[in-house]
Amino acid sequence: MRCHFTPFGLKYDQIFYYGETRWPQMDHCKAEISRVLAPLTKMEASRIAGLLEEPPSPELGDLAFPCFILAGQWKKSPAEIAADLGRALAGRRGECWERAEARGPYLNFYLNYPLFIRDVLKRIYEAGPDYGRSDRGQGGVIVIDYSSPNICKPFGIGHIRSTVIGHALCLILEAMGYRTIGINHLGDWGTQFGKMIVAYERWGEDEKLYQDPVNYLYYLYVRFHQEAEENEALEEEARAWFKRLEDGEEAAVNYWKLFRRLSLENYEQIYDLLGIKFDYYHGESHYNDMLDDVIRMVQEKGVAVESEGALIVDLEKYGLPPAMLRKKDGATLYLTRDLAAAMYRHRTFNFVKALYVVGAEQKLHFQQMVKILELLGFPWAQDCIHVPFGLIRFKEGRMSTREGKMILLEEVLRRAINLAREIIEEKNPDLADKESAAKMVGLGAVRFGDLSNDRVKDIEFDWDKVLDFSGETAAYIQYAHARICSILRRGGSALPEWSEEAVAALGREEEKALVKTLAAYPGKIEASAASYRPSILARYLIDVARDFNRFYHECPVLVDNPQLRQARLLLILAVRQVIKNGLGLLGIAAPEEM
RNA sequence: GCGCCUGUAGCUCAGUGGAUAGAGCAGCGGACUUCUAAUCCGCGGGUCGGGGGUUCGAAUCCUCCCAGGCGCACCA
Repeated sequence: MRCHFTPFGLKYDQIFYYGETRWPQMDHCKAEISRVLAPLTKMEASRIAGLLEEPPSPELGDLAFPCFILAGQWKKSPAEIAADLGRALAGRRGECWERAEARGPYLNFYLNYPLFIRDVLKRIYEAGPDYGRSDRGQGGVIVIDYSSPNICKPFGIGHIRSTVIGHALCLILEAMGYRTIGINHLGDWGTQFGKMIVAYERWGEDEKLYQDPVNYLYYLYVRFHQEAEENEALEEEARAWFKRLEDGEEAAVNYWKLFRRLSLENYEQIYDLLGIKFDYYHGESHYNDMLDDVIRMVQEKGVAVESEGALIVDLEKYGLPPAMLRKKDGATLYLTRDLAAAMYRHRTFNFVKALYVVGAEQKLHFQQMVKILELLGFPWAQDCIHVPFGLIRFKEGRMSTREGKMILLEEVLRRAINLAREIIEEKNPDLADKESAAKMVGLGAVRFGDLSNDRVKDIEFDWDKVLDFSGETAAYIQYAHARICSILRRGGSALPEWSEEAVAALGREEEKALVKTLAAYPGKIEASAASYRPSILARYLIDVARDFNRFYHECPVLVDNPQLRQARLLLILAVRQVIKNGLGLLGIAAPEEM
């Protein structure tokens, strides 16, 4: 069971690459400036390139060399050194930069914007949908275990995190040139089935089950826990039923199949709505016939020992609590199935990484899993990576499926779409396909709300926030996209042709800032992929939309001057491309009208 | 008790060693005969949980506290 409820884990320690941010045009400038500074500072050009940074505001230039590190050996203040270097470069310019100027302890370089704008826009124009994609992954396989809801429980808001984060990571890593395999590790095995069977045997009615399967199963699940409070025998009975299920007893298996099928049908409706397709629905039960091998292996390798009738792995040496692989009644555990799953995945897909997009409360579980794989001698153990996220909670406290304190994802999605529809009805009553736009905006809002914050943090569930379409939201980004589409529609029948002469007309502050932001896109994808944090990309898209909105208010596109008009059309075409590509990687649609 | 995560503006959060710590929301004030006002502009608002340390430089790294959250053998 991946996502019953809850939070926490690691932050930056699971990065598998985090090299220099690729920012082609900017990197080119850094290289050139480093070559200029190398003889003046007597430092290696590559070292200088690593020190160059972006100033906090545009008046301070575009790249800065901090002079602090030279202060010691030159026996001068950083400000004096900056001034010296500034004098040495007075009147000089390079291909990428047009001037250098000392400002306090920094030497600031100002970009040659005509060239920079031309290069960035041309690159986006030529790459189109591929802008930002790379082949860095070289087709390596990354298995992503995500969503993984629990059969017999409704798809709650708590499951949305794994679902949308996992899906976005699939898309982002694919853009980085990896081949991703999305696996839905359904919670379709375990003692909860014993509980469900007990509940159904005692209180279940077929009619009600078929009428509204998931909610009825949920009702039984909650009722079981209520009654179990008074009657401890129920838990024991449930364990016994689960054992019968593991032993393959027909009555138990038939219940299991029924519950599983009914739940899955419900989940698939939600996945369809969200546009998510898994490569495999390999739930926990998929590994049932591999468990004996796992048990045999840990015993043969002397990794596990018998203790009080159970089979455990002592991990004390590694600062971890013991891990149990088989209970005294002979039944296996979650961890046993995860070990089998990891081995199966490596055997089958030969992955370079296996990601587990699972709540942070399961950190210990994955630490134990990786350590046991290591003890078993699998060199790829360290490639199994838990990508944790915080829990969604109410103001009053945590959600609890078994106490019935939860919110249905379906309801959240429905309300978001309904509200989007109302707003469209009010703001754009003539829109042709309101339903489609409402879906894009409503679903985008829910997704973005989850993706835009750092995943390790808890999220407080608040209807007002979920149903907010202003400020830093998906709608803000989508609206910028729709506006651009609108201008392009009015600007002529065909899309603007590339023209270096026309683009030379760009140079206003709003235009420069916008182009600089667009240039950062490939680096943001890399950073998102490297730290498995879609929030980096999500936040970046807010920046793009904001820069576009500022431009939009200051710079009319459809002006009379044909060259400026074409230049701005090319600029917004590039903005549209970046927004569309970026939202696409978050699984969010970019409406042409809204 | 032990371990892990979090703590930044009234609220929700950006900010993974560099220049005056930034957004959104909420509040107040402006901008639609002009490419969609789901937008933009302005104003106010901070002991970056606290103390020590490392560093030319710390919200960021180390350490000790405090607060909240989550875990820690027969659940998943």
